[in-house]
Amino acid sequence: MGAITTRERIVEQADRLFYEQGFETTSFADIADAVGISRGNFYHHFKSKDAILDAVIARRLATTRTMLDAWQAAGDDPAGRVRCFIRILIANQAKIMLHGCPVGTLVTELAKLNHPAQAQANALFTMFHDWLAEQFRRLGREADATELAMHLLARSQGVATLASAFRDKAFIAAEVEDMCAWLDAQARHHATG
Amino acid sequence: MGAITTRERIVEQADRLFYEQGFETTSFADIADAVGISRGNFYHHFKSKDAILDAVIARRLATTRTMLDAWQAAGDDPAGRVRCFIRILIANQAKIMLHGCPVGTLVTELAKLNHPAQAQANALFTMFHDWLAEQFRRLGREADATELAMHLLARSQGVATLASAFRDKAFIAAEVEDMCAWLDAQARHHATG
DNA sequence: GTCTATAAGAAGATAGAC
DNA sequence: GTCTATCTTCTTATAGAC
Repeated sequence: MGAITTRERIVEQADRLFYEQGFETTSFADIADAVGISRGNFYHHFKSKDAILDAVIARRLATTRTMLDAWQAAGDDPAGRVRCFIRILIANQAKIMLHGCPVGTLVTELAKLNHPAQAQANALFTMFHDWLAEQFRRLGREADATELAMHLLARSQGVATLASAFRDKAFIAAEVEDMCAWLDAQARHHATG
Repeated sequence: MGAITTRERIVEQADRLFYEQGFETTSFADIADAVGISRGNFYHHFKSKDAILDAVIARRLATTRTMLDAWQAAGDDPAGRVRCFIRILIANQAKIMLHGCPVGTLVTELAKLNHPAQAQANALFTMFHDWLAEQFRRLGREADATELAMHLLARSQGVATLASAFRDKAFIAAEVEDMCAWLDAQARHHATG
């Protein structure tokens, strides 16, 4: 207990490399070098490259769940929680400008590969979506909570894609402001209408 | 003149396959099969895989230029032209749901590969951006034309990414409506304020 | 201009010693 | 649990005949 196993170190480094370089580009040799073990040792821990991908996605689902639960427990109102989501773009902006959104780029790559793990990766999107929809429901937007969640997810994705292409920090800041203003308008829409 | 050369057929099929499967996943064998020539014949036309990528990007830049010029010449007002852009999401929705946006997915993949052709691919984004900014300028939004262009580009990218992940036609339709409404509000913003 | 044959290297994956 | 050595397959790329 408590000691980091080799398996965990493999998943950790694979997670990072899949994000930075993409899944297909990252070879066993890359991961082995990063972890500091030999290629052969790999297959003691994972029977195939797809098995590592499964473990990476499971890890991302777990860390995402933890993050969403933390925002949920922070005691904010629903609008404040959604702002936590919007502000990931600021909190992670350095990485996003270099490698895009970890969820969006993985889902996009697996779609092109027509990879069996597509559905699993999409579950990352669904997890964010369902959490956001729940916040909008608590804001009184029961009727269109899922649409509002999709809308916000899409906007974040678009910002991440362009921020990565243009390496534009000011653009991220402006879009985050705009999304927060949109969020306030949605909350008002409930209060007044 | 007029006859389609082997070189042109290679670029055409490579363009399609890079979009459908991604650049790295597509091998010479894939392209050769699609064109109906042998692998060896390839190097008579292109000295490397990167050379094919360059030709594909050049082709996309040319077709994009042609499309934007056609919209420009169609005689619409600036807002109508921007609506042409927004509605690509509807016109190409079947392909977008399967493979995402051809520009966004290529730029994202080349960024992960840290590929030398990144700047060339980004020029596709810039071409759309500059054209959109010009339309917003004509709408009287000289002060923030580039920001509005970036905003609309980002929204389209986000819609394409999520549409591909969730294969959701109704979502595309709703977001296109929303973007058109946003566009009308921007035009009004000029007329009234 | 197109073909077959093949080189040279990297990838995922396995066998077996320690 | 970790290692070295090896296998097979796929990829880019080249050589040379037609």
